[in-house]
Amino acid sequence: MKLEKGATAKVILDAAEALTQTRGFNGFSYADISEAVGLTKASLHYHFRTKAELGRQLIVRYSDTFEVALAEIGVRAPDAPERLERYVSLYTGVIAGERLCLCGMLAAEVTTLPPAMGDEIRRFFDLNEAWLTNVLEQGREAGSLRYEGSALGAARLLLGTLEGAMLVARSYGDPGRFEESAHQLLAQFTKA
Amino acid sequence: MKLEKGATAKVILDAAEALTQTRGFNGFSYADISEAVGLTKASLHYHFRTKAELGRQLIVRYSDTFEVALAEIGVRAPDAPERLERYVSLYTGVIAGERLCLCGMLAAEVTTLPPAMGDEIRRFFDLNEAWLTNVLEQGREAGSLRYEGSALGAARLLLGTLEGAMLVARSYGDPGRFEESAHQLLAQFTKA
DNA sequence: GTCTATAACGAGATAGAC
DNA sequence: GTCTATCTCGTTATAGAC
Repeated sequence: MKLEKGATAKVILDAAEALTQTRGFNGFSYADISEAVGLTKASLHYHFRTKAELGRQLIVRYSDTFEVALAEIGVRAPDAPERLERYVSLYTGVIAGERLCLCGMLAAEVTTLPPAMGDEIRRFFDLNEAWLTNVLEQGREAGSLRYEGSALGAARLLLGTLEGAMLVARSYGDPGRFEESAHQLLAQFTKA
Repeated sequence: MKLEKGATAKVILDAAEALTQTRGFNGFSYADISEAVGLTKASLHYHFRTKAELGRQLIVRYSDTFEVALAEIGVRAPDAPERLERYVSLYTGVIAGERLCLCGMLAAEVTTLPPAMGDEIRRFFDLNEAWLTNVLEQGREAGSLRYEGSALGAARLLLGTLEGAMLVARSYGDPGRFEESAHQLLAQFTKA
């Protein structure tokens, strides 16, 4: 049961998403969104009663979009190595915009966020881990990927590395650092 | 030229450090420190005129302490693999306290922080990278470590992975996730 | 050094007109 | 749906007594 999102709600979410990914959820206010979209603070409250609710919907939309992108990769990329390559490129796009992964950013602030947001953050990570685990298992069976230990463990290593590499790279304003680390790790999985 | 730090200043820094590592720099106020240390907000301003200055000194002290710990590892641990193991254990202690690395947390908020804090955050990362690069070079020369590419690249991969693994692990309240990822990566460097 | 008191501002949120 | 106006509270920071 999904409510229809008005065009205005979408514009507000876009602005809030950009602000969250660059400044953090505690680093912006309704006044900042107001300035970005050209509506008064009061009008924003009509669309999102509370900031907590806005935050929760932010993550839900982000996860949904990500899920679609992952399915798309499954369709377009034939083998596991290329799927991983394209997975990394999803994050390359994020860091190129001087943003962090929405949920990576929120994970840093999680102790100060409403519990409902924490639940959605973990759902996002779960989604990523499940997809990666699946790809890693396929790759190992097909002989195109090599790694020690469980596929789940490797998936978590991959996800953690991408989140952390973005975090550090952005503090230098240098997306190249992210790509270097990401590909060095990927190389570990694909080398003969 | 180093100013002597009074005992009260140290207590304040301890409280502020804990708050920053758990809630983020934008996630606490002088009122929170006040409650933790039993001084009024006004008294805190006597020791640290502004929150920006408190934040800067927080990072400087953290880096200094870390530098001492790294030197200690150099003295106690004979070979590169054991030095890496002990390096990881520094972070294990952090995540065990349900905290993040101070500079990992601050890196997420960097766009909202005073520029002086951003400079100190990068100095911390530089310090880590330089130490790791050195250990990785030693290990490769001694034949106790194996990795592709430059030692600096491997150092950055290691640092990024640790920061990210902490970030994700803490959002599940599960330090075990951090240790799994850290050791899986270390294993890549030490395996025959 | 620590306190009380307060200034000056920004935050999230609501009431009610249009 | 969007606005103006306002409320209440929390924030950083300062003045001045003790």
